[in-house]
Amino acid sequence: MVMSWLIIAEKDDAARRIASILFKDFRTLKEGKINYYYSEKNDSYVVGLKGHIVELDFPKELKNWLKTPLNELLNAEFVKKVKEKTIYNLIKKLAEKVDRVTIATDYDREGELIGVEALEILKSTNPNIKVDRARYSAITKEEITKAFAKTTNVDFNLAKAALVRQKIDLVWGAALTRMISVHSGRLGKDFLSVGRVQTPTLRIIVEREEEIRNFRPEKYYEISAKFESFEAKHPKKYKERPEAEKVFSNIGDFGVVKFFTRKSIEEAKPIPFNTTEFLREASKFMSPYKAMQVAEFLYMNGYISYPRTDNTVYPKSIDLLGIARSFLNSPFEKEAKIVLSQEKIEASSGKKESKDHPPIYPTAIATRKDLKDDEWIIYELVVRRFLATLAPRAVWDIRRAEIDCNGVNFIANGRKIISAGWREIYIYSKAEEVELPILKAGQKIRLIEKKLEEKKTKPPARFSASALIKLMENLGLGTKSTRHEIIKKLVSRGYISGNPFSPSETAFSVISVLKKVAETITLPDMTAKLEKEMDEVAEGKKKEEEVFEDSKKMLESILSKIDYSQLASELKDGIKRDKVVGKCPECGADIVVRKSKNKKRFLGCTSYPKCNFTLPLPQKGTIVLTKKVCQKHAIREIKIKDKKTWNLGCPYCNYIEWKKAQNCSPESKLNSSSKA
DNA sequence: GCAAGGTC
Repeated sequence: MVMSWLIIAEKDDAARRIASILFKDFRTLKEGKINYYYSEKNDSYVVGLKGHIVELDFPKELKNWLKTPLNELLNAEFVKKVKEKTIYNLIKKLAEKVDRVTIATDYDREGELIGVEALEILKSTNPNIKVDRARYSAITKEEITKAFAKTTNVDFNLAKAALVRQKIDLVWGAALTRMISVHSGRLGKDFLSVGRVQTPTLRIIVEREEEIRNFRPEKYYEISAKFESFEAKHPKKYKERPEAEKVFSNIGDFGVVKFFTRKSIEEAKPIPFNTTEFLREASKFMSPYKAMQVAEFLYMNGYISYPRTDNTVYPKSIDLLGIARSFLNSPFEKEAKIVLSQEKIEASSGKKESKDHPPIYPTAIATRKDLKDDEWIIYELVVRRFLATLAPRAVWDIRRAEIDCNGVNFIANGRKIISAGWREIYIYSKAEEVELPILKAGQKIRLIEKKLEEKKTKPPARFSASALIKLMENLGLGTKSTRHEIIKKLVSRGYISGNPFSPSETAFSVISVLKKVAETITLPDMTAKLEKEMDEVAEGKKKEEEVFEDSKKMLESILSKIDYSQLASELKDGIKRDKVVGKCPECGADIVVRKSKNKKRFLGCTSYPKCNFTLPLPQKGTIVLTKKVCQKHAIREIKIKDKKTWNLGCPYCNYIEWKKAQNCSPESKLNSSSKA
């Protein structure tokens, strides 16, 4: 008897490729906007999901944030909300037609749960359906054929490990999010969020800002010298000026070369792109969020491979040389030739090797006019990176000299590119050359100039988006698919802004409050512990229910100990500080954005009615208070975000300018402008 | 209107 068969993949792209490998005669069917694939000969369907098509939620009765006691969230029965109705209906319909289903979602923890979620839907329609699981680590003919020839069983423990993560994340996230939002009065679209990944990330940014605020620069002194055709540095730094001056005064008019070394060094080429490395480089052009959006587009249109990957080692199944050759007929002809001119072509590789997806590489040739500006930037980056991983190494001539100037030591370093190799292809990091001529030991050289400079130690740097993503990865926070979204979330909550990021006053108070009442949620350890417990659930050493109950108990105990009035006042303090635009020039109280009776906004003094100081504001667009403070008026500069963002600058300066313009007659205005 | 994780 021929059985009719349904294969469930994690996404459409995987579904289509599986269909094309297993079924020569497959054709594409449509259900709304969803593609799926059918082989008549085998009476088989392949459907791609969109990751999780259902999500956990609380029942309707608990939707109201103000009316629901937090404890009720902990003991709620979760409901499963369908996110992808079309796919849900499609697989339900197919469940009636088939008698066997093979779960072929990604071979990882979330993939197992995504498969089980689909399976539950199928079984609710067709309880007798036969089930098996195909596990593959790359969508190649060999891997897929092998996986489907020898299917295994669904690993329900592995799926439960992912499920317990969902439950814990939702309960902790929702309870603490509601707690701080309700008690700070930040409701509706302005709510303040808390989560296992976002909060530790925010804490890192806040604590870095504290370090910067507490930083006291220290003076130190550096001595350098200029010789005939190069510069050199005295290796020691001095804390006291007299000490530095004493050394400085000893420097003679001539130096004697103590030794000179020279060697050629091969500089390793860049490693294949995984998501983190890709976002790091793309951040030279756009935000990680935007870069992922563009990469997603390029992937969906066949230009690059799957952009969500941890892997930095090319699998053997990819025809690297074939791809490189294909670029001979492209805008990257020159670069491809550099790669192909080598006797032996070897690909670089990184330390992280995972079997989920290959590193990001180009899968089709595009020309400039095929793509929009942002798309081309990302495509070019991926192509150049790919070719660079196959290119020759760069070779540098490294020189070093030590020079004695009447007992004062100087070091000079020089570097020059002998052969650019991959650097000719991968143009995103500049190779800086430093001049140093060939010297001989014992050689006497004339000193042209000597310098004693006072310098100051610098505070630690704020985090850029790419530095933050890298740090999150090192701390085990988030995944390749979520890190950029978490960062965007922090921005949209008003917790962080700018580039590099600095936290708002609200962020300071949220972190301070949470450190006191629920420190667990502010630390990466929570994720580490959860990972360990998920492993135990997956291995069958612990029950999912037990892990969830333990976690709930911990949260319950946290919630029972909170002093809500203390918490509320600290949160409100922070929120208030964010609203302060500056100091009133007339009475010194705070200036804030206020609204008049006829709903017009303006800047006003908080000591009104004692003080009547006001400044006008534009009535259109969103007001963004920047961190920049006007030196003259001690008022923060303002940006207006409408369709475009424009800089208003200091509202007081702006007002004075405007008034000046009002007082000028058109004639005198003309005169003054003709002078300029 | 909550999280984080998939995917679009």
